[in-house]
Amino acid sequence: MATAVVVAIFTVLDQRLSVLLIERAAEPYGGEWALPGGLLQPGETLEGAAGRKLKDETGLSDVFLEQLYTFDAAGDGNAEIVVAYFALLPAAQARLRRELEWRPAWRALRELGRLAFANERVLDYAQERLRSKLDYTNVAYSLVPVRFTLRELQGVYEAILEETIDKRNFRKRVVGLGIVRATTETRKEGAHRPARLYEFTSREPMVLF
Amino acid sequence: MATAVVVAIFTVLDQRLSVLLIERAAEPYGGEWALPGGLLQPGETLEGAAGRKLKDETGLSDVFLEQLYTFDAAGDGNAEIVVAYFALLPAAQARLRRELEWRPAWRALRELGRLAFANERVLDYAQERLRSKLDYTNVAYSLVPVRFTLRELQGVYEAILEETIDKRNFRKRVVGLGIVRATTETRKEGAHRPARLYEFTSREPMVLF
DNA sequence: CCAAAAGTGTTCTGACTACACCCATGC
DNA sequence: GCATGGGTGTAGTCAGAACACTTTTGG
Repeated sequence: MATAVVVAIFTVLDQRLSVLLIERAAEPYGGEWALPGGLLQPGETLEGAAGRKLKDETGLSDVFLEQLYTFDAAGDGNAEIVVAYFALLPAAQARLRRELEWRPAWRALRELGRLAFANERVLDYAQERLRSKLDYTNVAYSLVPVRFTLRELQGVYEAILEETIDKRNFRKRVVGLGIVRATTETRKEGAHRPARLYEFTSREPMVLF
Repeated sequence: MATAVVVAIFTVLDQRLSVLLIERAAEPYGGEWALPGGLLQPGETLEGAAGRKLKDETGLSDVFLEQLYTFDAAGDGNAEIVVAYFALLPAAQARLRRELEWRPAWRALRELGRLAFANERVLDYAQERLRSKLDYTNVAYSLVPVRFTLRELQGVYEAILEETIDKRNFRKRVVGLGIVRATTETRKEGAHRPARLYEFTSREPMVLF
């Protein structure tokens, strides 16, 4: 009996909270969609194993990664328990290593069918956690590029919370409470007025108020 | 390599947040203090194992029990990882089964020395979690009897948060926001005016606001 | 000149803080 | 009659919610 580690890797693509899934090659659940994961190797830490999986799929290693919950293994004869992590990345870094045989792909969370290993348990839990952390921490920094417009940031909040937010109140809160700060730069986009660029005052995880 | 489960069992005794510790009989760490725990048995669920440990020490099974965090095992050659749970009980149920060879005892959290297996990691994490849950959930119901005076409840909050609270504001919040409700009963205690008894409007875990 | 998104301020409400005095009881 | 703890109300502040119009730009 061994310990499995799985990682739910999220990004906001096209105004939708999306998660990285792979199409399983081997049995059990061959051909079905699942979260990337595998067995904890001897001598490896849990966070190390989760980071390794993350790097396998995306090539990235310096992103937000946090332990989520530990589940009893369901339906997998190999593992006894499953330690789930979740990771967040900005859409711009959401490139996949498509050369891999298990074909990682981004799938909008709202449009998922059934997954292998009852991985829905993990995703439900992760979405809940992400929503609440959005409210009382600055995690959102890990979902946007270093410089961004307030509208982009608001889009990320709206996609995750699945509700619309008042522009003025959003700006007031996020700037007024010191989560982000204005830069002097602007960006022109299409047929619009140039938009001011902002940055997070801190890009370390921190609890607000 | 196996999976260990440990349980941090808390109660508020004598105005101090206290945790149940055992004195280890076997090696490693023989004679040192540790959290109750053991290996996950084949076919057992994580919560099942935690509940079993809880019952072993206290005889109780119907109390608040929640998964806390999963740690890499430190210093134990047997386990690979450690899944920590925490439990809460009212002081009145804080009877120990002293007939056990490993001598469970309540120890105030503020006055602990070093523990076996680096169990401090678990306690720090648990205390943090308990404090924040006190703010935004009704967990406190699991630390007081069904009927209690507001002063008793306030004492529990103060012991855990390690700060004093204004009596009037506390009453306003806890009653006004519907966490507890007054009963018609009162209780006389010593040389004092009789105090009104209260009860929680819900004794299921719930998130406030 | 039109469409599209950026930007901006005020008012109201509800929660939280700080704070001081009277009352019932047992000794 | 006094010591102990129970019980109560008000005023101020601050954060969050609701809400509409003007500006810049490209086509």
